[in-house]
Amino acid sequence: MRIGDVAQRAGVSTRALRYYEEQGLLTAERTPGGQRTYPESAVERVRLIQQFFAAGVPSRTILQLMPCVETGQGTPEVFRVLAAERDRMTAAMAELAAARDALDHMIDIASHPTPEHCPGLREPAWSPYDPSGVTADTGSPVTASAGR
Amino acid sequence: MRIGDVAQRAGVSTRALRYYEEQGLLTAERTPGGQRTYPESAVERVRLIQQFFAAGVPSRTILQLMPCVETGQGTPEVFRVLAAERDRMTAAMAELAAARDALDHMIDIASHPTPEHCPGLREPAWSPYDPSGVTADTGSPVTASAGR
DNA sequence: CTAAAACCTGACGTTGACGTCAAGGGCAAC
DNA sequence: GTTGCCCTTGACGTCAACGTCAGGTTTTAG
Repeated sequence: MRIGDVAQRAGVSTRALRYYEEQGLLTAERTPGGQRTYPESAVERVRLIQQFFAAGVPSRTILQLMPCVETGQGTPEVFRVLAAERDRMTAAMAELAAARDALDHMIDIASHPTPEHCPGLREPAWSPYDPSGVTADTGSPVTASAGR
Repeated sequence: MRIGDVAQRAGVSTRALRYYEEQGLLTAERTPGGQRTYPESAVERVRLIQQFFAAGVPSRTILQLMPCVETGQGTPEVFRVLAAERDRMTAAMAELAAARDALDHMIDIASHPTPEHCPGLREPAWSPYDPSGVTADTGSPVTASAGR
């Protein structure tokens, strides 16, 4: 397979594939003319790389994990990285969940024309400094008293 | 509160706070001398911004949501953005979960000294092209028979 | 054999959320 | 007043994963 085929099948650009090679994530044979030749498995490998990128794993870390992918063996170092990344992903999922909850909260609040309908939801009390202008505080005394 | 206090309490740098202001995410009063003054609520607001950043929401999008935070009202546009971001976060969580599963899979494989113990796990078959050299293929006919 | 398509290397550009440095100005304590 | 810390604006640097362009070579289709 040539680079364009792999790119198309894996859904990435050829530039990306050359970048992966530059980073040591992907190797390729060369034709006598100097063009890259990939085995079928490269597509799957690229998909795996993409999956890690999508999960926020930087290329250097992926590189550390590659020996494990290739040999099926894990040094203690590799296990350490694996566990660390696993933890990082779990934490990232938690942060995403929290942010999503915040969004849900906002949706909830914004859905009610009369906020008094559910005052408890306004706990965090985002007090608007100046709802009208931007810098000039012309003193509309709204001031979310945040009572409770 | 001055900028240093807010920074410390919210756990960010003063540079970050000035950046937020530059992006329209945070406003501040000014002392006669030109120094920024924040209300208490700024700390909470910064934490919210940080939470969104951690969830991958870019500043422009956060800016679109700010009217909702300030007024508790939502225009149709704001609802559209809210829903889109919610979907994006859900998708991101799914990708994270998938990547984490891939890691677990690798941990699983690498934990077994003898891969024959569970051959089915090696389905994807990452064949090493040339385990010895890097670029110079001096024709060692090793050719990864993937045996073992 | 030739023309088009695909590929090559090299190098600079992009984006976002800041870090960092420089050269000054404000503010409270002493 | 003056010392010293905190603040100001402005501007350039960073890092990652590519995008994009230029100029040339290889492969393929007819």
